[in-house]
Amino acid sequence: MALQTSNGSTSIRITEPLCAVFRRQLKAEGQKYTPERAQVLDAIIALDRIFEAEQVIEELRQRQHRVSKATVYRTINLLQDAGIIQRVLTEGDQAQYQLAYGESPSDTLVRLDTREVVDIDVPELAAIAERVCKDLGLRPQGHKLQIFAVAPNDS
Amino acid sequence: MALQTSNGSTSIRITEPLCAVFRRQLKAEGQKYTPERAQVLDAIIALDRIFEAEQVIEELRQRQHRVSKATVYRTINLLQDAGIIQRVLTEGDQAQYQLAYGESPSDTLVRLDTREVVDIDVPELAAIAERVCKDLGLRPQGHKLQIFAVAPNDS
DNA sequence: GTCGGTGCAAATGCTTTGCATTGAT
DNA sequence: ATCAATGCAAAGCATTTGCACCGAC
Repeated sequence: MALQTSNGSTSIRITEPLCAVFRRQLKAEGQKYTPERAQVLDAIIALDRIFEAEQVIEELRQRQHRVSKATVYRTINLLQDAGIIQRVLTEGDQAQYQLAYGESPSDTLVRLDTREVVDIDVPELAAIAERVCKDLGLRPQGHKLQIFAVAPNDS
Repeated sequence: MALQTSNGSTSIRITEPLCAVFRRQLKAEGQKYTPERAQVLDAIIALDRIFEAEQVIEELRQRQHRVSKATVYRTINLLQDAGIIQRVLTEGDQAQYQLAYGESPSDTLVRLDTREVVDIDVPELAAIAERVCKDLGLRPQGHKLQIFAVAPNDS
C-alpha cells in the first residue's frame, strides 16, 4: 500500500476509494468513467510503486483486460489532471508516475534496489524553501525532494 | 560561473580547465579531443545553466560553429561518461543536463519563469536524509532537492 | 441522435545509429 | 595508412493524434 506515514503522525486520511475520486473528477469535467479507465486505475493501484506506462500496459495484459495503448496514455494524463497520480522526477527516458492523491507528494524516499517509493514527511522543507527564496528575492512555488536509499546489508 | 561554494568551506578546487579534463578523459579511452567536441563543451560552459541538447545546438549556431546534431548528442554522452556533466532529474520530456564536475549538484533552485538554475546549499539536508533513512532502517544513497520559484512581481 | 471514448495506425519529436567520407597521428 | 570522428539521413522509441466506429444518456 502506498499510503503511509512516518514518525507516528497520521497525516493522511483515506476518505474514499480512488476510483470514486476519479469518477467525481471526470464528472466535473463532463467526462465519463468508463470500464477502460477504471481498469487502468486498478492496474496502477495494483502496481503500487513508481510506474511507467509500459508497466501499466503489461499489468492490464496479465489481467486479460483489453485496453489499447492509446487509452492507457490518455488515462494516465487524465489521472494526472485529476491529481491522482503525478510525474516524478527521473533521470530516465520514460515518464514515471506515482500515486499522489491526498498526500503532499513533494517528498519521497526512493529505494534504488527495489524501486519502491515511500512518501516521507519533512516538515522543515517548507521553511527551507522559503528561506532560500527569500535570500534570492524570489517567490517560492514549491519543491521536490527525493532521498535515495538501499537496504542496509547491500554490498 | 557554475562552480561555487557555501558557508566558507572550500569544498571545490578548480585545478584545471574543464577542456583539459575532457581531453585527459578522452585520451584515457583512446578517443580524440576534436575541435567539434571542444566547441560543444565551450557552448555548454557558456550556457551556464541547466540545458537541453537543443540549446547547445542553438548556441553553436549563434557562434557560427558547424557541428552536426548527431555530434552534439554524441558529445553530450561523452561528457556524461567523463563526469563533466550529468543529467538532472526532470519532469519534462527532454533530457536536461548541468555541469557537474567537482560539485555536488544535488540541490538546485529552478526559476520557473526563466528556467535559470542556481545551485544552492542546504546543509541540513544531509542530516535530514540520514534521519529519514534511519527511521526506515535503510542506508542513505544521496538526495536531490529542487526548489521552484518565480519573480516576486508575477501575477 | 448527440457526444465523448476507443482502437488503430500514422504522426511527432527527441535521440541514436549506419554508412560513406574526412581528418588526425 | 589506419582508426576514429563527422555529417547526413534513416531508424528507433515513447508518446500523441486523426479518424472512423461504438456506446451511453
